[in-house]
Amino acid sequence: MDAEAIKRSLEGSGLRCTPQRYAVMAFLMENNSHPTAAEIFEAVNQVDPRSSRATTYNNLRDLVKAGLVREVAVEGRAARFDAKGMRHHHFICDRCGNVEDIEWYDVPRPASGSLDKRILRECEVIFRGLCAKCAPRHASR
Amino acid sequence: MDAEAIKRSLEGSGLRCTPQRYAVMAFLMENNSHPTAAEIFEAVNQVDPRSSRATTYNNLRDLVKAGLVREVAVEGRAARFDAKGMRHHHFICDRCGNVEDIEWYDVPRPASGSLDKRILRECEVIFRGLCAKCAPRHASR
DNA sequence: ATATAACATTAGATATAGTCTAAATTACTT
DNA sequence: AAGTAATTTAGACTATATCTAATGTTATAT
Ligand SMILES: [Mn+2]
Ligand SMILES: [Mn+2]
Ligand SMILES: [Zn+2]
Ligand SMILES: [Zn+2]
Repeated sequence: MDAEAIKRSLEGSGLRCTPQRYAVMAFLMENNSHPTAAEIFEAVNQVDPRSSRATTYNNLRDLVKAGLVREVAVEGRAARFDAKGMRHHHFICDRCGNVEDIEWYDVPRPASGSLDKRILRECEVIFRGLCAKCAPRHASR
Repeated sequence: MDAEAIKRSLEGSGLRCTPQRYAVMAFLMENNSHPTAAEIFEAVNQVDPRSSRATTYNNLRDLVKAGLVREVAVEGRAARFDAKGMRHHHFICDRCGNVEDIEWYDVPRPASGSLDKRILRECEVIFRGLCAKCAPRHASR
């Protein structure tokens, strides 16, 4: 995706296209590795302009609030982030905590009775188990 | 559930039934409110014997490892815990972060191609939106 | 029963993740 | 160009969780 498209998507969400914010968004769009805030901070500071830690966190929060970025909470580890491109589910490794994309498919909604007075926004599936890297080690333990 | 049953389930997992560990397990079994570690710590210290903060965390970790307790990570908030009784899914409120149980139903597995070399242990669904308490406030905003 | 080893608890220090503050700067509007 | 609201920043601060190492407890072996 080109720079103009990123700029437009930021502005379409009412966010100014600052160099720091652009860098976060661009990094997430070219990396489907679900980096942590610390990793993103480090990555965007490899190149000018520099971005402070607070700004990295601020921008991640703004981007999540704007719906451009998704935050994935992982038990006992730092949150991870990805740009919301195509819809997809996530696989989280029991052992290393890595988050990986799984092709999207529709999830049957719960019976409306069990939702009660709640307002449902989305159903996401979290797959758990061992990632391709950890699966072999497990077998030989 | 009675005390003996808790004792047996702990010992069945190779864990000694200490007063502190028992207190954590018993509290989780009679509370389906998905408390945080801090809330559990406070609750088990309302009654003797007292349990330290480190012990509460240690025991929660042991119980999760033993498969008796589930840890639920919530974006931007402290982890929450529940005793693994009947299988169920979770609803997480966008606004207040509360975790609520949703009746279990089977989730279709992903195409085996998209799982690749991963070993799948479970598929859980996370429902998101507004809980019954937060839904009205949202409408009138 | 006693010794021994394994398991568990504890207070407090430490680590990690993330937020807040308030001053300076920047991006957009007119 | 000037005005203004959004953004950035360093570093202090908070929240959450883990670690350390000394002490206490329970289980097993003799
Ligand atoms: Mn993803
Ligand atoms: Mn639950
Ligand atoms: Zn892994
Ligand atoms: Zn709520």
